[in-house]
Amino acid sequence: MANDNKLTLAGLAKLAGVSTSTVSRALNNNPLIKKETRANLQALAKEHNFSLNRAASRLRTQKTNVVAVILNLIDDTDQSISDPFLLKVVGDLNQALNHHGYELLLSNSHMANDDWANYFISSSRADGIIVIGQGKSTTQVEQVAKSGAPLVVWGAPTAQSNYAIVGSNNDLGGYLATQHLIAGGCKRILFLGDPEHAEMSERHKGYQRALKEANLDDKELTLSCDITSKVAYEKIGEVILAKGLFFDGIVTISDMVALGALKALKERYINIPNDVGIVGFDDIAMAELFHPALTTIKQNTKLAAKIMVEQLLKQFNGQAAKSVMIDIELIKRKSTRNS
Amino acid sequence: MANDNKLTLAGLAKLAGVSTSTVSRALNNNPLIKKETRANLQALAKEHNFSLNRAASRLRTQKTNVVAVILNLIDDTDQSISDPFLLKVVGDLNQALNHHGYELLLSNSHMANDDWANYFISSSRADGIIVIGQGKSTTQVEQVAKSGAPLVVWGAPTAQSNYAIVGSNNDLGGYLATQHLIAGGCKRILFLGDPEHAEMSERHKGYQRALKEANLDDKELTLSCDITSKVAYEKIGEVILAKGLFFDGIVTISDMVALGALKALKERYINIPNDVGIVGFDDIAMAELFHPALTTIKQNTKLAAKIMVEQLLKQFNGQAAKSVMIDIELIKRKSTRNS
DNA sequence: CTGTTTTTTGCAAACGTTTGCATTTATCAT
DNA sequence: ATGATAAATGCAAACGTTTGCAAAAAACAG
Repeated sequence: MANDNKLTLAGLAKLAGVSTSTVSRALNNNPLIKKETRANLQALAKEHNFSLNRAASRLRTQKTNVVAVILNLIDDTDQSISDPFLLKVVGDLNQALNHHGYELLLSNSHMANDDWANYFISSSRADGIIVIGQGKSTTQVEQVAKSGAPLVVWGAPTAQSNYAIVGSNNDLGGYLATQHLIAGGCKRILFLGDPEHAEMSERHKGYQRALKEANLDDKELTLSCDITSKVAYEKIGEVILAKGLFFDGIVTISDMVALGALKALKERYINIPNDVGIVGFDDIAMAELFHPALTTIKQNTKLAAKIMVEQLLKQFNGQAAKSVMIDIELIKRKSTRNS
Repeated sequence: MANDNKLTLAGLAKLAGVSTSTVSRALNNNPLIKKETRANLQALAKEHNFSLNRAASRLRTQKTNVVAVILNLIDDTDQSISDPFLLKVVGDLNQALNHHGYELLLSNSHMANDDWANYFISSSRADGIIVIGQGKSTTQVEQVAKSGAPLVVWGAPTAQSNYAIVGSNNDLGGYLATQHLIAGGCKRILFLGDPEHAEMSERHKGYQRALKEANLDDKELTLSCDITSKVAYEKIGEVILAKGLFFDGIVTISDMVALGALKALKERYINIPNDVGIVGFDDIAMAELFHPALTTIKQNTKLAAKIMVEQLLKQFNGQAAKSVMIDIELIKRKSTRNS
């Protein structure tokens, strides 16, 4: 009763008058223990606010039940971490992980600047790694993969790689976005984003394909731009200043970029969608609250998270994981003319 | 050489021809070990890609160097987790924690639905807890505090509590926002948000105070509304439909809510800021990209994160932590008339 | 050199679980 | 009843660190 030092398995066992093995098994719901005994011990544990020491069990079982999620930011401007899409992905991952009894250790790419596999896996901090974003250089990720650490990355699933990549059908996304603008009558469509980046490059291919099909490929207009609203805003401003309004549609690589572009256009009293149509990417929650409501390519993050976790769990079980591509969907709203 | 099972401290010690104690101390940079020996052993460890097993050291030292960050969502609509402000706070916390050698274990309030202190602290999953948001009921948080677990919460620092709360000067925020609208000529100012909620309630007080000072307190207009853009959009729509445009200014409790309101107004061709001025709260990155750029009350999340971590560390050292209030700042942009 | 102090290292006992194996207890067929 | 099988429990050895204390080695004073 007056025992104020932390209760342990052994202590609880003594209280119950059984061995530690029995308590351990009972709390882990091991059917080796009689159902009744199990129930009793679990009740006793609850009554005494006992909870297993995870450090000890992790040491013993060599399993942490933790997954490290690394935000592999392209650059660490404050902007880029503020994209709501990221939070959505992290939130969905957290839920999917919890559902399987795992917890989420959050990191960014600057942590553990040397070797992720060693830092997280060998050190027994986590059982596996999920990397969000391929970044521009893939060396760090490849190093992890080579080390054999369980790994899944969110990115362009079409990319050649020795690790599992889960991501949207970016090519189709770029294609549908462009096609939709063309159907609405756009003739000179700008691609706003950075085609150097794996995911964006796929979208750019889709964009090109749609142009070609409409015999507009001589009108290809690509404006390279970072992944933030602010840069998009500035770029559009600059380009209009330099060349006037020489386009009537924009395909962007994220809703945030679209927001920046939108602002630049509205400031010049350019009518959307009539003068310029614009399509976003992601379908973040606020996309429909932009003014005008943003037509966009929806990425199914919930499904993506589920699949990423499944692919990771596979690796825990010694099975091979594979890249998987997730369907996207064109959400038509008010920033484009409907065909 | 052909030793392919995981390298351990003992293994490394054998390789180096010293005892495990020496290696352990060397890797932890313990000055008890000769400088030269330390350097040698560290080099050897790096060479063999050795990293300490954290499960073991956590067990031994009874310290995890992990902090659990709990997103205490008011309700778990997909919306409310998508507020970029949240991600900003989490990101800043992560950085502040890393800076002190801690890692961030992310959770939401639905995880560990019973007893946070037990789940995270007694189980040795984390050394401390940071809760983001007080929610509407504070019982869960109070339970943690009562258990004596190291705890800091982000919320309204003025609230009476037995735990440390870090948060903005919400009262002043509400006051400045309202005063600014008044200075710009607004006479009938709406408060848009949920005054039931601790932080918002402070802001509401500031709003009332400013009205009173301008002898406008007979014109108090409070519109209760959830913390999401969508709900704000709908509420403003409803209220205008019902009563017409009976206000000329809005003080909102977040930029996201302001975004929703903005859209509802713009759809009715109400000019901002001339017909209605609007002030947000938070200053999320995209606030200046709204159209018109949003006047708002900036919360200094970076500083807040730093302070929260400091207050938590204090508790690790057995010192008492205290609530601290953080300065806010009015950022004037285009959604209000300047005085 | 010898005795004393200081610096550097090693021994061995924890930390709190889990689990293979042995053992006890209960169940059952004969 | 008795032996044989099945069900339930206990013993004790890990898991890989850290650290108080003892011991060895080095430095130093006389």
